[in-house]
Amino acid sequence: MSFALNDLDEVSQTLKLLGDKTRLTMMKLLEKQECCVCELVEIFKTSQPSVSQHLRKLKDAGLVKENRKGQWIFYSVNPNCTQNELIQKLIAFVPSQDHELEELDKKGLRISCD
Amino acid sequence: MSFALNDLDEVSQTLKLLGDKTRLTMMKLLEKQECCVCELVEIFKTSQPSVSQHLRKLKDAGLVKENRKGQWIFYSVNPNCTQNELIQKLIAFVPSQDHELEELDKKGLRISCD
DNA sequence: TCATTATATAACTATTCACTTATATGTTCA
DNA sequence: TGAACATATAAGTGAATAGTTATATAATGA
Repeated sequence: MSFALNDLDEVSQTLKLLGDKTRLTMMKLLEKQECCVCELVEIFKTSQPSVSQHLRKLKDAGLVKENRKGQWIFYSVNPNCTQNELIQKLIAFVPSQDHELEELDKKGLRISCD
Repeated sequence: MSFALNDLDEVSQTLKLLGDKTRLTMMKLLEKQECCVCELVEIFKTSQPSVSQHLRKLKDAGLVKENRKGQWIFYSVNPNCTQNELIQKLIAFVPSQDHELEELDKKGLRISCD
């Protein structure tokens, strides 16, 4: 769930959320395409609960949406987020994470449900 | 002093710094014009050490610069900051703080050294 | 020089935060 | 139905953070 905030609170809350390297990188990745939790665990070299907890914060703030496909849950940037304009501008300053996805492909760890 | 960081670290550090409502508002104010510590204490209705500590963080990151005038030290946004482009874009999303400065004027608490 | 004013710093405290481990929930498939 | 896999949640822990109080430093002016 997300809460109604005034502009100042909303902006500072968004910056606080994205002032974490993991979440900021996640947004850059998930802007380009959806990823499931286990892919993010591999990319960030961290535990599954850690990834889930970051995703929950992003989801509670309305920044990402989830899309279950069978046993996997794919996350992606929510284009209807009220903060979308700000977020687009922020993410533009984050270095591309394409290499991370290529790495996943190479290792054969990319999950596909198509 | 400010430290050399890669792009990702630099961006996330900046967002973390400005993910605080007080510091974010300070940047909005100090972008328009310089303010001294005692003015900011009045505006933010908080203690002098609290204001000084926020300013120090902003200064350590290179986001603001100081300018002593007699017993007062005036702070303003540092236009030579390496993160300047990002910061300009962020600040544009913060509501105007002009009313705060007008309030100061009304109360006769504006410090002027001209 | 001394009192006053402005600011910085230090030490402490309460809260927040990210991460870990353990466990629960949900889905698939044999 | 039950084992295996994917994800979420709960509880605990240590580090970071913002604020407080107390004190130090610095500038002014009588």
